[in-house]
Amino acid sequence: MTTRERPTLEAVARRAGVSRATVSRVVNGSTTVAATIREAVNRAVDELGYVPNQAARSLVTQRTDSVALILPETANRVFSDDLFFPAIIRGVGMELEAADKQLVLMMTGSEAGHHRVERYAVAGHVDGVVFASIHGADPLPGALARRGIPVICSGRPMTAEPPVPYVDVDHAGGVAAAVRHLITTGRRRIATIAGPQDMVAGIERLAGYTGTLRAAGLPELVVTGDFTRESGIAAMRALLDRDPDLDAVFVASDLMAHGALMALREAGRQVPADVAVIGFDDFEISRYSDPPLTTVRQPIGEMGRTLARQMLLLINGDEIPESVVLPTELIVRDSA
Amino acid sequence: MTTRERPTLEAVARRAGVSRATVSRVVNGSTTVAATIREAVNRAVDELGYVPNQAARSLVTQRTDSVALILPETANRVFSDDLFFPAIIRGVGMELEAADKQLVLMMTGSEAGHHRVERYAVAGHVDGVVFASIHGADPLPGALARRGIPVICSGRPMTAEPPVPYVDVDHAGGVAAAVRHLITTGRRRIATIAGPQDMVAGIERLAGYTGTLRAAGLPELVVTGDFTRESGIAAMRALLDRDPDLDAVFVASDLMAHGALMALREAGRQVPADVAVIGFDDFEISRYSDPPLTTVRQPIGEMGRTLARQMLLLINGDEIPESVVLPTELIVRDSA
DNA sequence: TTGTACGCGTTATCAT
DNA sequence: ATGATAACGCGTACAA
Repeated sequence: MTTRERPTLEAVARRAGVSRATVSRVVNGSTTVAATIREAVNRAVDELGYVPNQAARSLVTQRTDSVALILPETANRVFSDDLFFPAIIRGVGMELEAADKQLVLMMTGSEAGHHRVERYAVAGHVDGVVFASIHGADPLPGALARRGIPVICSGRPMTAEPPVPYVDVDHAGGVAAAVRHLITTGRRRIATIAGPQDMVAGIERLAGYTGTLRAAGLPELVVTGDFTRESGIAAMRALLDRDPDLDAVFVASDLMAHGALMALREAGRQVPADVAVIGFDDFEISRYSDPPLTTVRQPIGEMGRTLARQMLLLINGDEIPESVVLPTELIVRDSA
Repeated sequence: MTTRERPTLEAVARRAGVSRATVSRVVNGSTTVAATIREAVNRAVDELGYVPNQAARSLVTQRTDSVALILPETANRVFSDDLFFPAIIRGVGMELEAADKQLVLMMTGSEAGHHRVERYAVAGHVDGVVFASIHGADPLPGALARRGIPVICSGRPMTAEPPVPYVDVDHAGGVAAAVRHLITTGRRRIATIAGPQDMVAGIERLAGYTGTLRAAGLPELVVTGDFTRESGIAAMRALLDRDPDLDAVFVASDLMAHGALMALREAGRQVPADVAVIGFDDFEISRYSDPPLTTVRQPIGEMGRTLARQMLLLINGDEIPESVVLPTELIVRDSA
């Protein structure tokens, strides 16, 4: 608990027998410094254990070299067995680390947390804010952007003013490929377990399903879940209840698809003989489900890395496109 | 992307027709300000959307009002289905939020990440650092403490200089109660699946097992896991291999205990008829396992809250005890 | 009760 | 190549 004095630039300068300016140059890697002096300064830095004061530095540079990643969820949900957030975090973290930026993780399930995040960012604690997912018409991204803070979202925001740049995957394309695969393989009563309709991912995947079925002139059957395994179980039961003869189901997330698999087994249905199942995500575990899950792969890690890269560009003052859409891909295994 | 000028104290002062000092007083809630002036200032603050610059403020106050929570793990592990970290994070987060401090989450699985954390903290980005778990003789807590940065650990650190205050649970007591329960109910060949031996939690739980069995003059049988479900499965298989006649097993974590349950079923053993199983943690899911798990409850959420409270005291300059040890409790259900 | 003036530790501009 | 010196935006003695 020795609240020992932290050495300042001044102290290092005295010890090395130079001016503050020179020490600053050395610390920041300027090339216009004589080798001998540089060495003396570095020695003094080491001996004193000098580390630049971030507040003082930020005050003049207007930068903090750290980026906030906002998870608009409670810790409960972030740390559930859903692997979406971990993958995003890992992707963002890797790219940021490579750029020598610090990642500041913030969870804001509550309204109050929301406000805290806004103040935190506006106060200049971070150089930019990455949103890992958006619920409904969350005003926060727009509010921050309006303040001149670099913002980027994962998934197209539902609000539009000001437009906030985003990175997303081709939900509709992936779903269309999945549903077409079902149709091509002879399925005719194709239901869906949709995701939450307050999130763009949920909405667009449902739209992909609806659009493709309509184009094929086939009937629609929709039940909504919330991306969790439990909701998948409940939704599958509801579907079987409403149409015992359905022969396929497109499920908007792998986790829900696993739930659906469980419910189908419980109901005595064979997969894929009786009912074909296709998920969305392509989590690692989906390769080992029983049967292995046919699913639409979305590149979540790549999405995280892209988010970070776009953020770094923004911070750097570069122009970036309003959206980057990553491709999805149908992975055919045994369930459909 | 409008990098609009952020209003400063000066701007607010001009608008409100007062001095900077007065605005500062209002913003920081000083009582020695006339009501009418306070109102005028607040109006100016709102109109301009003024938010104090954190860097400038920190520079003079030497505080940032944020606390780092270090998870010395990779994102993989933090976001696995182990519910230890989520519970800690929630506990720390709640208490910090109540104190109006911001939680900064940092994962440092790698060596480089370790170094980044040190610089981050020493640079004064946060007022204090909470460690959510410690591996081996991690020098980081000590290094930070030596720098005069408030530090507190979850679990007794294995290094001792300088001593870093910690919050822990009574591992040995809980384990002893569990093992005695097994002995009392007639078990004689009591094995254990221990936790990783580079962590105090793993070491002390094993010590509790060993000590109790020795005192009772019973044989020991130890296999080590890493707290994951998979390692529990493997360890249980190994135990059955080494002693097919064992009649009880104390498992150092609930997750591993669930793995053990699976392996026992796979081997055709009845629980608890053939083999009694006791876990450690008392996660919610353990109430619903088959059979419901007898386990040692450790108050993880309370641990998180205590960590935060102690940290707040440290930041406040108060003295705190070198350790706080929370009680554990044997929860008897059906598996033993 | 309000204002003046100084200092927090850096970086950056300008001389030298 | 190096050294004064002026910001950066704020809190707070101290003075009024």
